[in-house]
Amino acid sequence: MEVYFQVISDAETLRDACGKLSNFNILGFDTETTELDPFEGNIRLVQLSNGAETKVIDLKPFAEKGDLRTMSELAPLRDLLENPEIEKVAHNAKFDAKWVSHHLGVNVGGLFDTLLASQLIAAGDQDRRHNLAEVTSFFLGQELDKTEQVSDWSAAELSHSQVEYAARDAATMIPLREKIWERLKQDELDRVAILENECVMPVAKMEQNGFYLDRGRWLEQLEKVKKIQAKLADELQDMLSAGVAQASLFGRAEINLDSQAQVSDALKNLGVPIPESTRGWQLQPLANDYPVVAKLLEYRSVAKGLTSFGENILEFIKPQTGRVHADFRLIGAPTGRFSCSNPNLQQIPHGEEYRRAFIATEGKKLVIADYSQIELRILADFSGDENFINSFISGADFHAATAAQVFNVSTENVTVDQRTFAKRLNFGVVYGIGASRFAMMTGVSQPEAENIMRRYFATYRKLDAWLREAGQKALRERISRTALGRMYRFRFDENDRAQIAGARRNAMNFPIQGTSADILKRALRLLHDAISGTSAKLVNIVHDEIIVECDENEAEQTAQTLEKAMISAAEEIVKKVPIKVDAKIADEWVK
DNA sequence: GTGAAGGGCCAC
DNA sequence: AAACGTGGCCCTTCAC
Repeated sequence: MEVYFQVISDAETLRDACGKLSNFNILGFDTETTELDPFEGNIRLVQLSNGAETKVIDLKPFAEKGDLRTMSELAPLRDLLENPEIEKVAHNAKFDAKWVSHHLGVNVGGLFDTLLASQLIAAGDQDRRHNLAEVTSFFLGQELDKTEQVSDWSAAELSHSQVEYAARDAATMIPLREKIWERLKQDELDRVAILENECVMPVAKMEQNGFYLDRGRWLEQLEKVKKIQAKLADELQDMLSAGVAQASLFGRAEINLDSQAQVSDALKNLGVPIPESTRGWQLQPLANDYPVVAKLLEYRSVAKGLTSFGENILEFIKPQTGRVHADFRLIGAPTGRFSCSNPNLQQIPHGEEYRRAFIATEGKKLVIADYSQIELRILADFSGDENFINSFISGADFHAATAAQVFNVSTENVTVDQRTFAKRLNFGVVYGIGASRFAMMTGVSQPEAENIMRRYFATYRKLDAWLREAGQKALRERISRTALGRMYRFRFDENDRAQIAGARRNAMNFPIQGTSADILKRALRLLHDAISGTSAKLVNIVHDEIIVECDENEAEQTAQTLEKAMISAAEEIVKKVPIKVDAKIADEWVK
């Protein structure tokens, strides 16, 4: 593919070029950078293309003259990028948005991301890859050479090949966008595409903001856990080696406590009837009868805390900011949930000993808000089950309220066991729980579990009907959708009962989990707009929770703004069930 | 040495 | 007969 491009390295040419480009309402947009992390490297090129003509702006000569963030020579470029009326089409737009925000001080307006669009269209097909080369090949049938992607973008003089590559990537965005929009509309994914694209900038900013992690507090906590782990390891070692023959001859036979194989063998030697797997939920029922099993589970939990959430996380603290800047993937799961890595701030243990190390900095406060039972409210709304809806309206204690209905007693007379059953079912029902798993969790017999589940679904008949229909529909139509039209395509072998059962469970879960993700993303956008111009900054999101850091004196206002954004977002979708958001102001990330 | 797979466990 | 959905990270094991 021939690309017509112009390299720009002076202010006057830049002004002319930006003037010309501003006559177009859709531009391909790309950047080339010397590193992958804006804190570590420089932005070398910004490419903008109307498809026919591509401007490759070399920022090196500008950077040599002063600060790119304030330089007046770059004002035309900043205006163009900021203008929300001019759509900027980029692949993995969050990346470019972050770099431009960090180095040029610009919040890019009107982003459209071909990566997210490609993910939406793939509808959960795990075999599809979404890098630009694959996406271009899939939608345009063109092969894109990406060899220059990792070339040296800090060179004094860029090669013709490098610049041409840079231009081509931006130019490709225009035909790609055409094809992709065609598909989005055809698949009725336009609403969810807009939702996703509107979240790119808020998430880019959140990654830039980072979350302050107090090194000292974290280490302090680790020391405590290390002592506990050492003690547990010692005790467990003793208990396990009791079943090993060599123990008496050579002292204690040390086994690797982190090796499933060795631990399994040792348990067998002790006569523990271990299940196929030694996973926690399978071992749990044995914990009462076998103290060694209880000890193992305790050890594993502590060990997990030390390894996954040990010193490693401190490596992620950026020296420039003292904060952790994790990577969020906007469509981390087919359901639309975010995923997070380096580090995964969505799986920090709930125990406050870990979370209290995440704090607001001097003079700031954290505002922490989460949806109360959002997935169950969505399920209640979808199913229209009056009884289920009523338990949200009436009960302060939702699980007690459902227990009262299911067991036909007054709320005051609900027993601890009844409430536990109701709670487990309330959580499990969203995942398509079965009687055996329910029995395992609660410790009742299988027939008893079946009996309780029958009572539950007899109480909530419409809920039962909705779940059944969701499963049937998925088998019939092979697709499922969320409230905003996010789609999942089912792939299963019709002759494989296990696959059919799996698809059915997926079909129950996808619309609920996915709609919850839709709502959170909508809230993120509303919040982003509402806090612009204030001290409030998004620092973390965990599926149904949003954490914002702001000046102390703006905390009350921010809490209200956050709560309002979250409630409004949910109320756009959930009409029959009240929405509850718990918001609090704190110094530490604790509930 | 390195990378993938399997098993396990953390979050929601 | 199978048995609860979505992720990421850590460890061990095993193949190259």
